[in-house]
Amino acid sequence: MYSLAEENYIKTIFHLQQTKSGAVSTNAIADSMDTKASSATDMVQKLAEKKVLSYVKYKGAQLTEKGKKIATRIVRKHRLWEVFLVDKLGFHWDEVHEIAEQLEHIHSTELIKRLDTFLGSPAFDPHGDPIPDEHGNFIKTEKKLLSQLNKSQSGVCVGVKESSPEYLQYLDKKRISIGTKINVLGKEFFDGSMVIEVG
Amino acid sequence: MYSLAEENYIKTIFHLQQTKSGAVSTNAIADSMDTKASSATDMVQKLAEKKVLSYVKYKGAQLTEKGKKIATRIVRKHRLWEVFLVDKLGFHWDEVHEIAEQLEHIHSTELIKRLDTFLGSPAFDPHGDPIPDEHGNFIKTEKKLLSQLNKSQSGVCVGVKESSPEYLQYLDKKRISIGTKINVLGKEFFDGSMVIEVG
DNA sequence: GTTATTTTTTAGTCTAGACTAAAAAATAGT
DNA sequence: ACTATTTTTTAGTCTAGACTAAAAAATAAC
Repeated sequence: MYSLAEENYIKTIFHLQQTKSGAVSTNAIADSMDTKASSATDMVQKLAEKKVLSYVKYKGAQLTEKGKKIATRIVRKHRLWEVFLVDKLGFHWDEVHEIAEQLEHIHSTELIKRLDTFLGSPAFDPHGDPIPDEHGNFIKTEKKLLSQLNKSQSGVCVGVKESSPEYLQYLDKKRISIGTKINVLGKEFFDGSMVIEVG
Repeated sequence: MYSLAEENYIKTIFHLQQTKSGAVSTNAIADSMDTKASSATDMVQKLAEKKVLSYVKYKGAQLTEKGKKIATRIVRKHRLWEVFLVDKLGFHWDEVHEIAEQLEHIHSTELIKRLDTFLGSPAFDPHGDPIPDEHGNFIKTEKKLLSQLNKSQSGVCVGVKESSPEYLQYLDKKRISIGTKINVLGKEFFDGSMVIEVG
């Protein structure tokens, strides 16, 4: 069993190595966890002893298979709980992260199994991120920003890059949410502004 | 905000002063928390400084109104989550305590408000214990053991004293659960064994 | 009402996880 | 290639919460 602090480090390292390839630096870890590099170094060394990750001094850390398994289990829990909060309790998709951040640390495999069934084994969370299955496998979605599309291309909204309440309310007004299809009808070259068709 | 350890002490003291009247001793706290008296003393002194309880050396601790409020909020969360686990996820009533023990520490008033609504604002948990409302008020149920009833008296099952899986399975077989009405048809004097009518 | 026993507290240690400041390694600038 | 700068690690401290052992208070025994 891993402590709350350990789980949070594992999760953070997992997310960091999704974006950047190679080992993640203790500084990067510290930055994204709002802590100091020295604390990250301590923890990384401890997790290396537990074989959760491999660590080379001055080079950085990389999760082992064991570490990745732990991480995906946490991510799975986080995202399933987010689905619960939005689908069952009626939260808006921008309100659930902090609560899921706590719920993801509840220990009980049976609970997650049952929660998954109760929710209908969803494949994506309310932000469009894929939910790993019980073995840790999940769909790698290729996400593009709407601004990267060109005229007469189209796509389906699978998530949002920014999640301020203001922005999400703006999207609501424009009738854009997860699953909404968007066609790019036109695009201005000088500022990239677009005319799009929603739905 | 209170730490996990603090919350657990507050909850334990609350439960102890429900059963016995007067101040609760640091030893009683330590016993029911599987820790040592010296640890309990430390924490009690800390909580006294925070005005969560009053503490007189060598006499014991008593929750203040503030402390009781914190305690009932935790109890409310615990019991609501138990209802969720049984009613929505299909757990058996003997499997939910350990998980609820973790869930009761999730911080979010909005979450509890919504969970309560989602569950239909239940008044009792799966063990028949009353769920405090958002102000901390709850029905004090007068519970009697079935063995304390006499011939031709009747009652409704509101909980179980023992909750071993074997016993609960035995009750299941006899079709006895929360809400089941029981009439005492006869009682033997020499061993107290009864003939009862179920439902 | 002393003495013996139990209960409770205090004093001092330990561990996890954070921190600061200093040292060491890696990278950049010329 | 040699400084200068940045990044990372080490060494030492701090706090929360646990622990053990010893001291002090309360209770029980006679």
